[in-house]
Amino acid sequence: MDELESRTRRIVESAVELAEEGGFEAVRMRDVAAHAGVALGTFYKRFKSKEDLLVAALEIELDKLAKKVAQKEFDGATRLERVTNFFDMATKGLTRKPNLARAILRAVASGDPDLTPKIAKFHGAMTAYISQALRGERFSDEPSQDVTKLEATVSFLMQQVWFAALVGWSSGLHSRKTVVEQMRVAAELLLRGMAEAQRDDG
Amino acid sequence: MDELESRTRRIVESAVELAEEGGFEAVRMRDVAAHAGVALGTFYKRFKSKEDLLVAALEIELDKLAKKVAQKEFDGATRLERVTNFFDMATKGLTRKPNLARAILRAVASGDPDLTPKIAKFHGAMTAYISQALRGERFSDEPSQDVTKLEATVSFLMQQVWFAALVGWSSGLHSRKTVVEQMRVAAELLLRGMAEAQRDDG
DNA sequence: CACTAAAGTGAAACATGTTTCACTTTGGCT
DNA sequence: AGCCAAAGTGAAACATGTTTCACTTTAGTG
Repeated sequence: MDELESRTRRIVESAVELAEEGGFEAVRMRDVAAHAGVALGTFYKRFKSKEDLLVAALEIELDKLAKKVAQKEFDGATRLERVTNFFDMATKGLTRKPNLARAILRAVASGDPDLTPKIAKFHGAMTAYISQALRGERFSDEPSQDVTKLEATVSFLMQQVWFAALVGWSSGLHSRKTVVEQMRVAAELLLRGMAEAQRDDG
Repeated sequence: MDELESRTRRIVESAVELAEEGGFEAVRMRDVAAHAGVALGTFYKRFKSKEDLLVAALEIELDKLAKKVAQKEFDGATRLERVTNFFDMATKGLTRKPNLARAILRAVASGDPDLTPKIAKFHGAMTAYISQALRGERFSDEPSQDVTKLEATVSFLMQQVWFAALVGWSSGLHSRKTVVEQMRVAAELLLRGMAEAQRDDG
């Protein structure tokens, strides 16, 4: 996450506030610009679109998760416990600001190719965190050096399930609690499968 | 899937054509209405929004998948093979019209609560298909009666992974081939985990 | 056939994301 | 201080999703 120049940060923070109050539609570009004290043209020199802005907000939220996670003791005796705890924390953190979370999810799922690099970065960071939770390492921005292919695969799949579960939550298909529960079940099955695969192949 | 009244069907078909040509943005409501030969007001009496329209298009695409799937011999000796084949077919079917698929995915992920019922229906149908592939049953719109909780869970999780993979494909994060490959790996791990869970619990 | 309610129409109006452009301000350099 | 390029500004214009509404057509009924 780059050091954000003050004007840019103000814009993103304005978007976060407006999104938290009224969701995606409440993030009106004119309002964001006014709230941040910049002209509309200035906004569009820094961000390609509304979605771009909200993905920038995601980077900020990820930073917050990173800080929270870095402080916390990373507890759990088993891989399953650690991973489940991690998703519990991440899910609660995100859904604490539900309207913001929904707005960001919508932006992420918009499929705009311009956003792909930022989204890939986010995926990478999340996958790294999951791997660290798996292994019980202290969280860090530095990815572990010796993550096995299997661990990486499982982490990636868990992240996919998490994303889909959040989108479902976002549409009102299920509750926050259900998201956490889904992650626990997914982790159980994937970790069992992983253990078996290790036994066979390695 | 209800029998669609002719005007409504024409509207959805127009949307499908426009979406396939130029993606989400090319589905302009004025154009859709003109193409379908109805007034804009008529359109808005039948659909709540652009997203609503595209989710209706999803229902049509699902019907097509259903027909394709019902014809085909459902081959594969193992659960893994059958499930992998199913996702291969479903993914190819969807991504054959990439712009349409992207447009639909965007609508589905919009998080609009008005769409939740239709989306839930789609999820239900997909999960049922996956269960049938798992068990090697001939595909049918009627859900199997005796799907175990574990089978239902695994089917649901695979569907989540599929959705997330498609969104990633939609953003250009990975190719169609990668989506299919991801499904194979996810199925391998989940089915192994499932087999273990069965051994333990039942 | 005459009537009525429901459906459709057409056009305008509105809301908001995005672009454009001529002008102004700012920050660093000599 | 004076200058220049980059950044910012403000306002208008544009594109397109959505709403509204007065009028017309259509289909079913007595």
